[in-house]
Amino acid sequence: MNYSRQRESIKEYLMSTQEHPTADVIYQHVKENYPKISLGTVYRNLTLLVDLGEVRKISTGDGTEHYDADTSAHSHYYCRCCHRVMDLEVTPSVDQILSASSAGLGTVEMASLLFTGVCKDCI
Amino acid sequence: MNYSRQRESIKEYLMSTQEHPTADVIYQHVKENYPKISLGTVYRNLTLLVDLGEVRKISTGDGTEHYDADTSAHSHYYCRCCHRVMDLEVTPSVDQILSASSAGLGTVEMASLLFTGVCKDCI
DNA sequence: TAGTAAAATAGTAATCATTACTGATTTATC
DNA sequence: GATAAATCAGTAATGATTACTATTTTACTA
Repeated sequence: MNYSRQRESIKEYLMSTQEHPTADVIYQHVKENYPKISLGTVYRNLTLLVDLGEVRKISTGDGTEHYDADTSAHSHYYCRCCHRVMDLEVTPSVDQILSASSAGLGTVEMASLLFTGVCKDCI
Repeated sequence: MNYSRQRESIKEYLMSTQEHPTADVIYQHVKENYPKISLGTVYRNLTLLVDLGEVRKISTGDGTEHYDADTSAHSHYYCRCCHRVMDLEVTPSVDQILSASSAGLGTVEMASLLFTGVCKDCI
């Protein structure tokens, strides 16, 4: 895999923000430094970064995926009102992961915990 | 809200299956009893049932949503290979939910735990 | 049991996120 | 600097989901 300025910029932006932006939001931001970048490039590199394990994809069911460069074990809180995703320090417990692993369904590569509700700004 | 045969049939099919079908799979099955049903009707009723809390929507990030009429507390295992969703008895712990509630982000209406990997049929 | 208004439907068109394609540009190597 | 592979920008295509509209069904009442 070759180096690419665009990919670097996408990752930098993701690491700099506490939000959990969608591909389009990432595109808007990276465009400030690379005005000619195309949305397809953003998608392609996000997929790459997710496959490399450097970025996490968060599926909330709101119609678009969210991305997070913080790959440490943590959970997310999703507001069904403003569609924002926030970090939570809660993590899937070792017991839960072990239990999922020993259920015999297959390998467990990722455990993801998502809480949904209405955030305090939206109440 | 009025009764509708189509909505009833969608719910019946969902309750009868152990799979976690997508809207299109539901459509294909319900069509056996209601050949004239339209995909839009399936989507509209799924949204309704989810809002009523009678059906759960499962977002795996595979490009389409999955649905589950079992609304009891349980988790899911997702095979990134065959894209099937399977049930797991593991549940978010009381501690995790309490911890999420007390984090002060907002209300917690739903806690969802998803394990991803490669199922034994795909290994 | 027919008459009526609200709710739901089938069918189709539109939207929007994401992916695929292509010819031009950039990166790594020699 | 020359070359091949990787990546890109731009655009077209795909596919899931939603919106729209004229028709049918449901619930209610005379």
